[in-house]
Amino acid sequence: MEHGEGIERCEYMHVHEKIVAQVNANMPDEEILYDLAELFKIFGDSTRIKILYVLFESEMCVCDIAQLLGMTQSAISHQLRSLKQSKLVKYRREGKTVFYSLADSHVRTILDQGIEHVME
Amino acid sequence: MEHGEGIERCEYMHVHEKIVAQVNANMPDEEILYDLAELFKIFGDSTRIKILYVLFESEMCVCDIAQLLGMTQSAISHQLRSLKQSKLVKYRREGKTVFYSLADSHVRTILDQGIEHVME
DNA sequence: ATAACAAATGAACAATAGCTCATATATAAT
DNA sequence: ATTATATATGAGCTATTGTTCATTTGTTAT
Repeated sequence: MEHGEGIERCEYMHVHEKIVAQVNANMPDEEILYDLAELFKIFGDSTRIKILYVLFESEMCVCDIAQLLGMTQSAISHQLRSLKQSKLVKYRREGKTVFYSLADSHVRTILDQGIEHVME
Repeated sequence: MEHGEGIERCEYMHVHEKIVAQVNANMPDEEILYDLAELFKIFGDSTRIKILYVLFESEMCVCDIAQLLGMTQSAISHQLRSLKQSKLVKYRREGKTVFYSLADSHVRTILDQGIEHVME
């Protein structure tokens, strides 16, 4: 599927074709863009953001997270599943209990930048 | 609405109460969390991410963006509206044409961190 | 004023997401 | 084996979201 085919057009492109070439050169592959959007979707829910903030302080089991956030075990478990799939959290089992923790330092940077933006 | 009330509980909290205090101290306000989630929702769509990548190269009018991405003017305009509301892009009018550009340097940092994460 | 073009907008529709409820799985203790 | 506890999961419901289509608004030229 080529760009700009079968689509209504303006009279002419305002932007210089050199810019067009740069855009095409620097645009990440479709697959990366898809993964990137999927990643940010994970950050796009305040329950999951809360879970991440909780885990900034300490690794924690599902039930403790649920109590801290005042939500059901099921809801938290479902969200941890998403976070796990995105490799934002990791877990270890200890008997009946599963402890979750942050998998990655990007989480902090991404949330911090987000906070900076919304605080402006 | 207080945390942990009316919600099923585990037998006991595994985590130390000192940690609980830290969580409560460092958790951003509900309003900030809401705004933060709204912001990341904007990044959670590949069309909008593409628009941002386009604008990394140059300011550009709606129609040029639409052609570059092979999408309709309407779809792009709707997405630019979201981006505008989140203060991620700004615009200037020049005759019939409206030129959009990035509003903020956080956009780059956030996307770069996201790319780093998904590339790992 | 009228025609033409660029952009914005509202309604409608399909697809997706988050929560609840019920249930299943995993582990430990009796 | 049975019971109890912690976690995971699937189905169902409601709410939200991205696109298309039709239309409107804003600006310029005739």
